Amino acid sequence: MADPTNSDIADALAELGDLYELDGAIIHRVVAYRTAAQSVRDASTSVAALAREGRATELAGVGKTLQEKILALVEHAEIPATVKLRAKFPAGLVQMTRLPGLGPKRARMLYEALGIDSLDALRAAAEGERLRKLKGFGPKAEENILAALEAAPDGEVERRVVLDRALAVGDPIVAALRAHPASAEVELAGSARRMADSCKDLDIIATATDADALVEAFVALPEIESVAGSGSAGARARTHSGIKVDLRVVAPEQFGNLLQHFTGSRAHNMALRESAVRRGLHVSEYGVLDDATGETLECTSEEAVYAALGLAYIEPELRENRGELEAAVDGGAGLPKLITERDLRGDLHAHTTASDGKNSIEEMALAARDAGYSYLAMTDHSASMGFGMDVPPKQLERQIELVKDANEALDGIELLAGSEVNIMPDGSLDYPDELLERLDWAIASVHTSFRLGEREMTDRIVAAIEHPWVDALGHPTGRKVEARRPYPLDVGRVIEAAARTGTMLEINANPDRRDLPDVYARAAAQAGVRIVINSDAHRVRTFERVRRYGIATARRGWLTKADVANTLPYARFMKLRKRARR
DNA sequence: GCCGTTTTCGGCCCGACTGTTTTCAGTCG
Repeated sequence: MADPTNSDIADALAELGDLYELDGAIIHRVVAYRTAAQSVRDASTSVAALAREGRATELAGVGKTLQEKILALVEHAEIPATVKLRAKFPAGLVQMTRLPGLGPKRARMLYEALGIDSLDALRAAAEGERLRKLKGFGPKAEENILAALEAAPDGEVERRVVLDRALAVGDPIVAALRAHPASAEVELAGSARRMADSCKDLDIIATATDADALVEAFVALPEIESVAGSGSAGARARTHSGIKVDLRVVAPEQFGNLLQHFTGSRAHNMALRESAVRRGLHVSEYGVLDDATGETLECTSEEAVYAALGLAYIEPELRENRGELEAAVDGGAGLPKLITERDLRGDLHAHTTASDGKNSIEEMALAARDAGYSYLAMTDHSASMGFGMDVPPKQLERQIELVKDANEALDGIELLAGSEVNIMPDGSLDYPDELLERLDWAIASVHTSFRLGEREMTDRIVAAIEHPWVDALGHPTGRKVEARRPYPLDVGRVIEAAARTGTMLEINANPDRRDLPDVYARAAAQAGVRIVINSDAHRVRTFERVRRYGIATARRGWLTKADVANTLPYARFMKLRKRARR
């Protein structure tokens, strides 16, 4: 029986938290389970292995009790408390609590008073006007429940939008508001500002010389499909692409407070406020209240908010309660000097028409040069890609010559003859070693057989990392944002192998991948692994389009310029390749 | 259930909104 993955353990803890909430546990205990679940989900080493050694308590938010619960899950495949509570509360009840407006308290009341234990039973009872007999429920509650069921018949939660789609909507709206004569400051807030993988909605915070005029202009934008409510304080709207956008207009004196509040994350704000309370300060979106004086400090900037708490300014990408508050004391000595888009000098993962790309070697090279890069690796798919877009060994030999010819013909950009080699299920590669040796650069990736167990998948990838001619591992976890879970993988072992062999790990900048994810990129850099940020471009316009997301992922992973190999000039980068260090 | 520049016990963010309420609990972000 294979160990549960971190994802399995996180799901189990979150479920137990939900069950305890239904059972009427105090909310702090429930929150403790949810915090621990997130901590396990973000961990870069095997939590099952950690728990076997009694060391799961090293994770933030995991104490002695949860160490025991995790160990029970690892050793017996179940947690006794979960088994007990599942028998007490039907699964449909947990689903009911996910409906907007219906929480654990009210859902449980419906179950105990009326025996409602599923979404179907709930619909029938609301339609039969049987809910209004209960204390705390009325006709309006029935109406709201039916509306919620209508909006999400299977109780599914609202889908999040991948960041590039959200920004494609948000950036032009912000630009339009900034261009409006009545606006002063306009900023995107929320998870979009933190450059998270995906967003639920968009929040825009603004100051204005004429708030009414700015709100009117906002709701009249061509992107806006409908408006749920508006006034001089702001408006709630929905775009034609189905994304909710909230605009809040605030007095300049409180702009810093409001922007900080709505940028979040929730976990960051809670931790920030908790630490403030210990100093007798209370932080809200309206200001910082000082217990000692009774005065509320209003802040025009976020810098002023953090300064009021004795903290250095914290970049939005770091605001996830992953140690940034501790790092921001003492003038921010512990905060990293984050990498920026300007720091990238090369791209080591791009495709041409030789495989599934849309442009030629020359076209891709010139586009990379135009994007500001001074070197580019051509890495078409290898021999077994399939779908008729593979490059058999003979063709790769010719491709090497073509890249060399193009390199000589073009000024201002150095080209590397490379390949994106498939990692076969057994960990071998699909080109002979003699051919791989002739390349300037090889990146190895998994494109098939995703369904291996964690042990097999990790062995497979570690074998590729240990291969002498593999310079980097491409999109290491295989995840697709909001679309595909990562394959089961012990990322800790992958990082260890990469550090030991001098193999780079990629942050694939495709906004649907962003792989390595931020938390793993951070763990890898801490372990001394060189990160390489790549576009995985399949056409010329991709270079500019995706750099933003690769850099954002790196910044969310606390990476500096020094952590990322392709910030180096060409000659120094070349010496850092594994094949150059043999 | 976790955790400690007050603490190993007693706290654990802050405010808005809603629907049902004669003063507030539950839910949400």
